[in-house]
Amino acid sequence: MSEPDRVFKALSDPVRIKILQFLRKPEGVCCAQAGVVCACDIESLLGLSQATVSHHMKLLVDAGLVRAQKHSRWMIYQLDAEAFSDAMAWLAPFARAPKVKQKVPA
Amino acid sequence: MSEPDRVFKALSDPVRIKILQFLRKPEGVCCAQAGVVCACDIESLLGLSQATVSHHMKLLVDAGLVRAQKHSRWMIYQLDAEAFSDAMAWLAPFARAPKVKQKVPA
DNA sequence: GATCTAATTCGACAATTATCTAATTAGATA
DNA sequence: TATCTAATTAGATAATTGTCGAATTAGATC
Repeated sequence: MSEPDRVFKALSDPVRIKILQFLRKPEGVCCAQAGVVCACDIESLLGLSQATVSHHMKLLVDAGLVRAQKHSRWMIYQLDAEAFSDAMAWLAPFARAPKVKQKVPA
Repeated sequence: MSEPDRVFKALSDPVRIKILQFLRKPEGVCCAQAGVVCACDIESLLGLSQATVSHHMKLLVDAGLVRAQKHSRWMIYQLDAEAFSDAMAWLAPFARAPKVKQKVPA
């Protein structure tokens, strides 16, 4: 992950968090199957305009968190697990930071 | 992690990424020792104003990524490893997303 | 108490971002 | 070809965010 802030920025919006959770577990939509979802599903899920969904999806794709594939009229989206692994790997050293209990000397 | 986007928002700025990396490995500063750093160290590291550093530190502390402790005139900052672990745990299910190779049927 | 220093708060401003509507592009089908 | 649909692009606007200088607060020392 060359620019961690870009990936985390993509994760920093509640709408995009909802989109990712939906991509992971799409439920009760027309064409969703096996983690495969089109933009129109997300529109109806979130009640946002086409343009807004397109904007968020572009951010997620640019950050590498989602892969997009045009299929006929539809854009098919799926999670890219590797990008999430990379983000975890970036965080790992911080999760191992030693607990400094000592008060600082005067 | 109740609101993932808040933690990721704190991670979504290059200045704050630098601050976190510095907190993890403070180098060549006056009072830095054993992962213990004051705001003035960060000011001189990044060449930002007191007010701007204070703003960023508040965000990091509010997100739980950094703990702050006032000691005499100085504010002492250290990483909170647990918050990073929590973020990793949140990402983990996405990192296990199955690779869907199949093309979508027409 | 006066003064010095570290940090926060306040108020302003520029840049970025999320959202919308309208227009456009791309693909499928009548 | 005309038309319908899914998605993107363009342009506008409101909200958020990053930054600064100035003023304020809190703690230490003269």
